[in-house]
Amino acid sequence: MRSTPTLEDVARKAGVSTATVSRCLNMPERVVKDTRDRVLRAVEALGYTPNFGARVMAAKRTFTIGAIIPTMENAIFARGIQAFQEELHRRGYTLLVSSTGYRPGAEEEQVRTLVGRGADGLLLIGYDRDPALYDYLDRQGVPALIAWAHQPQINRPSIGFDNRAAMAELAREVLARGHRRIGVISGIALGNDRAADRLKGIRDAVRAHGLDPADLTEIQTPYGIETAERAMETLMQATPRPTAVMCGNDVLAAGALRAARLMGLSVPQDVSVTGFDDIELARIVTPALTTVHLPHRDMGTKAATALIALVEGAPEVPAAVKLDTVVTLRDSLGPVPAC
Amino acid sequence: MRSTPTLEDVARKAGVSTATVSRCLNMPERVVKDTRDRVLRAVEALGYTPNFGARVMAAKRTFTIGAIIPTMENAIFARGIQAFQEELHRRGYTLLVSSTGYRPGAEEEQVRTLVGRGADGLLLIGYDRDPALYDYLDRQGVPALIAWAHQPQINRPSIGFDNRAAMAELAREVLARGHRRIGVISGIALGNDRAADRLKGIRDAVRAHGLDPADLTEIQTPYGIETAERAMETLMQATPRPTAVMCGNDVLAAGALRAARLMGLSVPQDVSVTGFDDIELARIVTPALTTVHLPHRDMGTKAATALIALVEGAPEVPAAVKLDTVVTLRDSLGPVPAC
DNA sequence: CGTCACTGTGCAAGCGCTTACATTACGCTA
DNA sequence: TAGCGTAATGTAAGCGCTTGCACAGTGACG
Repeated sequence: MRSTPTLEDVARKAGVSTATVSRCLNMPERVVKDTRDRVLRAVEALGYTPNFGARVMAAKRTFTIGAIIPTMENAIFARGIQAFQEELHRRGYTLLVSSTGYRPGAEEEQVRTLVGRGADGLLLIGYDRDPALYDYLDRQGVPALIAWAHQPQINRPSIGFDNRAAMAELAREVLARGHRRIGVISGIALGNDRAADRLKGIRDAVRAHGLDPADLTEIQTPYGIETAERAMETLMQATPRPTAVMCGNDVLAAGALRAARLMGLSVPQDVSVTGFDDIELARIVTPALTTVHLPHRDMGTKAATALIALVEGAPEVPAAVKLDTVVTLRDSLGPVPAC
Repeated sequence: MRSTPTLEDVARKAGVSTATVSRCLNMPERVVKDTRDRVLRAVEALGYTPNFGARVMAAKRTFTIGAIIPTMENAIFARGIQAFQEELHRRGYTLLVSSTGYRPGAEEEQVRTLVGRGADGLLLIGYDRDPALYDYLDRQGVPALIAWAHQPQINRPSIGFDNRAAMAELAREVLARGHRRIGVISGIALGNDRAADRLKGIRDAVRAHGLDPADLTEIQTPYGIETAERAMETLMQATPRPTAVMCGNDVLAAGALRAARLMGLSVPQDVSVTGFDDIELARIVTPALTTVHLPHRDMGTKAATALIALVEGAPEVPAAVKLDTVVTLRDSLGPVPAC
């Protein structure tokens, strides 16, 4: 198999130096039309494609963006990442993804891998991580954008939602319907600021309502339908039973709904259930989920734009961008049962 | 900003040559333990990460695998791709993903991009594509593995399911329950062999049952809950109405279920609905979906192993691997209504 | 002891590209 | 027409790593 033609082959064929060929490709305006045409014809004839590795090494740019997400399995990140990738692609960048499976420590390793691969910038989920990691990125000069969370105090470019405030708003809806015994099924909050903030949001609202957050029955569990079912069973065995169960995301809520059904409880007559994220699932389950709508695609697109700006040395760092969320009332939340 | 340490820095610190450091990292057994320890300590101390571009250029290998999938949005590919990525990671490879959004032509462009980036191998979904693309890959010497489909005749390494046979099996279950007026909501079959094969599977079973496939009412629509709802509405307006609706995948089935509910039809009493894929959704919806279970994770993992073998020049090409599917009966399929 | 076969390391030549700097060509002005 | 400034192109030095080959140590053998 004849090996791929190189810059030099093109140069020889066009009767110019490699430098000229390179310039033709990267800064066409610096080369006179006549020469340029000749070079381009040679490129065409040889079917030349620049060697990525060599270019990276010489130019110190890869046009590659890395994203490290907890998981691709459930739909929580899928939509946003898809939009992110589409926008990157449109701008000539490629996406490298990797997922941690919520394994502690995995993120750091993957950051190193991606940086080693020359990622020009990184998309990270949430703000809660070892400061040493931020230092490392700073030292390496690799810009990182925090997504899916909003925390101005961390003082890093970010784009996301105020999980705490959004969840508090949802909790107010629950309280407004008379619910006082509220169960909570949350993701593992340790090392997951989204989960932690949502939990705080619920407590905020409860406290503001003059109640004691300590009375909430909280269960933390890994994200998953099954785990949520187990948690729901536990919650429903208490006496008196909670009249509403707020879940950390829609996947957990779907599990809760399923467990309720299997236990012969009807939602929302016997117990109300709420979610968070408003993924497709939320409208499909029966009853449809009351949840918090997050503009996933919008965030993905904006994240891409912001990160590229960062990578290309935007003069001012885009500060923490907060995207609006919308409490979306559907059938799974009802008034507190009469009895 | 101190720049990243290089192989040379490590070598100096450990008091050896760069060659030795390189060997320590790539062929540890060729270096004596004492030296190796010293080198590894230096690597650790400096926080050294190999430079990707340089390595690529010198070794002609990128340890990168590209995957081009139709979409990341719905869960159809998510699970499999996640497993694929995990296994790649375990083996020291990184995944580059891009999605076509089912746009025709997008795949070819992305193949070129990924090859230009030096992907060592490619994961492609389905077998139905322009032969010129295969030629291009052959010429470039980039191995590609076809996943999610099984078609021995194409004579390319592949791993996947026999969509046609699996769907036929499911159709037999439907027929066995007395259904004769069957509606079909399929994905767009043009350029999507999975959709096309599933459609064929239904026709096969119908024909084998002594009926005329032409009597099937088929609607093709892009994948999506909403689109499926529209399709379901159309199907249900016919008189007489189909007593069963077979859908090309679970997402479409979820939409069909939802439309049925909104139209006041109960499933499976008034109409039965089936899906395909057995994604999480299938167990969450009400009623739970009768569908075809696909071993997504297993396929993802095996695909990674096979593709790496291909990339690393496995002596014999792994032929078309067929994974078993299981018709999974749940509540959405019932006997044909009495009337 | 001199040889020899190994084994473990070092040396140094690239890999294909970009880019700072040097050189040449060209069109003006004086 | 000499002299100059600018635009176009060439020269060559790396970028950080891998790897073929050379070379030094080591122990076994005759």
